[in-house]
Amino acid sequence: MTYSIAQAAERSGLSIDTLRYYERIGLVDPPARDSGGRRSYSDDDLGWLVFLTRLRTTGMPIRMMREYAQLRHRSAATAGRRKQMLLEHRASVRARIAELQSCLEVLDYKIGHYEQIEHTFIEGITA
Amino acid sequence: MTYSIAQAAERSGLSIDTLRYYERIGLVDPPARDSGGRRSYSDDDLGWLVFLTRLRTTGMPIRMMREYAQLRHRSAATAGRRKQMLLEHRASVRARIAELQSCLEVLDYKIGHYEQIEHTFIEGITA
DNA sequence: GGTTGACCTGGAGCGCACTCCAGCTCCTAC
DNA sequence: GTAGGAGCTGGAGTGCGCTCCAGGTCAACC
Repeated sequence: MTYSIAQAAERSGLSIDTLRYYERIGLVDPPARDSGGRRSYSDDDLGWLVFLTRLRTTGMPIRMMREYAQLRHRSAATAGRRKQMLLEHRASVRARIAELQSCLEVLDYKIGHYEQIEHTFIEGITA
Repeated sequence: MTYSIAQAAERSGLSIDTLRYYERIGLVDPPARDSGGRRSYSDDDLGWLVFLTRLRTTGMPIRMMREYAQLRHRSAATAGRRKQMLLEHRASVRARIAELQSCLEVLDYKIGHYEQIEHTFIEGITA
């Protein structure tokens, strides 16, 4: 299967502009072109795009994604390095989740506070 | 207790520049000034700053924090609105955590893939 | 009374990750 | 054969959240 840039955008969840931007900055390899010079994405291309969106969603900076992308080119020899990057990134995602969870507690506390205010208010009316 | 801007920065985890920036854009009320015209933060000011850092850490955009900050000025009457904002924000933080967790699974899968490569490589040597 | 260091102001600059634009080409359908 | 729509390129613009800077004030210490 091949995909036009519009189809690749739809399936990856990135915009057309973002796809071209990622190509410009070396995050994705230039895809094949059709007879009219238009980009033609393969399933492999799409898989990579989808994986990139996962990395992006988890807050990996573009320069790190690019580093990872470039290691991919020197295939097997860099597998250790790439694995290491993913391990470190996974640790940072876990830390981020923990951080969010601790902030959630503060939100719970604050919301509880507002509920108490409401409660007091209702008591004041019904008393 | 009162705090110089440097002390407030240290205790809130924000930079001095960020404190002044937050004041400029209306995220924090202008604190009291000492005889020399320097900012003098109260414990209340500090509590608000710390809460702001929680909102920021959880990704609340500044314009929303500002809205919340401004509702605070019209005290009790806006408690419902503020609670609503926190409820919505809590939902978005929970969604974000879920999103990160689902990306973690992808990372686990990829890392597992690299481990399999290593394993195969070692088998190839020892066989 | 001179130096130092913290703090002040208004405004400019920055890094990130896009996003948009003008002006062009190419294919398709009428 | 022409109108419309998708896609192309290089480059400029945007929004966010700071961060930095120049030039000045003020209090304290030697």
